[in-house]
Amino acid sequence: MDKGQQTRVAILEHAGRLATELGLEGVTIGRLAEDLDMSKSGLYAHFGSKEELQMQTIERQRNRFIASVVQPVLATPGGEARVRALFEHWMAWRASQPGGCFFAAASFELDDRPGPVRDRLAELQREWLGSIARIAASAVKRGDFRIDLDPELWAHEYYGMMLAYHLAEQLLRDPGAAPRARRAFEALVARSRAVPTAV
Amino acid sequence: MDKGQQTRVAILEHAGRLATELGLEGVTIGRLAEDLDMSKSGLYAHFGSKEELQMQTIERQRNRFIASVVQPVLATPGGEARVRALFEHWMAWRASQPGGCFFAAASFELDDRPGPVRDRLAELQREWLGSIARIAASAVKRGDFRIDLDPELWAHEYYGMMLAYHLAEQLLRDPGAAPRARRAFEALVARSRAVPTAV
DNA sequence: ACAAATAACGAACGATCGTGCTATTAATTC
DNA sequence: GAATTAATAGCACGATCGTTCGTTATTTGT
Repeated sequence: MDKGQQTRVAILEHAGRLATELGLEGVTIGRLAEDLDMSKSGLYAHFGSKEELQMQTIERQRNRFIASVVQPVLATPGGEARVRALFEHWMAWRASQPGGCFFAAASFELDDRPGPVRDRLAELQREWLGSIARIAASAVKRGDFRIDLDPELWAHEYYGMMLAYHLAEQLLRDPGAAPRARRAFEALVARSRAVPTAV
Repeated sequence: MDKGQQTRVAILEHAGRLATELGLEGVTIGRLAEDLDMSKSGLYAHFGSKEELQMQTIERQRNRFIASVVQPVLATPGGEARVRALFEHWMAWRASQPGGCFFAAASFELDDRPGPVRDRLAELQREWLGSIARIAASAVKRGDFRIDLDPELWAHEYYGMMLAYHLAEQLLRDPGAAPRARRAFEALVARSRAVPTAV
């Protein structure tokens, strides 16, 4: 990796971290340059526009997300085990950044500001919700979850639970947030299980 | 109401509306003044600081919320009926602003920015979660909901469902969002119900 | 080691940010 | 209707925003 790439990555990494706290719009060229001991213009030259910086910040976070959540989860055998892996890896993911999950924060921030950044975020969220649904479906197929379970509805419920947890942790700083999220998850899994068939 | 109060209210009303789309930080004095055909300084004099403007914007939205959600819901007889009123009035509330629920948007935006604004938002969210839990508890007391139902956990699940709906509607613009939210709500109510006791 | 390529800098731009002042105009009170 | 108070406008401030440009360092490939 040449010099250019490696500073670019350092910038994007820091931008991602800042964005979870200040919002994607709150990450300013001047602030980034100061934090990284660079000149504004030197930093700016890597992207050519703030929008491009935001786009690349998103792509960088996507890569991190794939590496630390998607891949490990898909490496877990399908069924309830994979559903559990989904929960555990996502919890670790959100703890890896000071402001929690990058995508949760950015999605709520930009949900009403038209443009390519919003479009990309929407695309990724759609993908992610689809992945969750497929993971639930794999548990149905395996016989772990009820045959009549609706994977899309399940994804909606699961995702909502995680968003409520985000708020309880980041805004309310509720020490009971994590345990409650675990209980909510366990309750969701429990009611999703197939009733054991008589032998 | 004298002239001062009535322009102040007009400012706060518009600030609230804008905040659901641009974020609370995105509502700028200049933008507000231009939209309302006022001078920046004239508008500014009503508040004395941007933080005070944000605080009063929050208070104004709180009043709107109490009038259009809390009061009608509490006027409904306790039990499942009140739980349903909660859902219906909240759906109407979020539809009343272009960017959806003001508090959902502001809470995610400011969850990592220390200060009195964040503190106030956290306080209101805590209150609101408490109210939801009490509404669920009223349904337990009435015998509509299971006796072993945990109202706090119920509030967490209900609130999460609403947040997932916010995202599906605002970010994804998914036409199926509202129906899915309804189905998720009905499923939540159904599994919360008391099993009918044999007579 | 040298030449070509690229990364970083410094200074400046117009715009806008929040925030002061001082005047002036409008609304309220007597 | 005059006197007083309150609301609004005008102008300017220092800071910061994203962005551009010309120049200087530094890395890279040969």
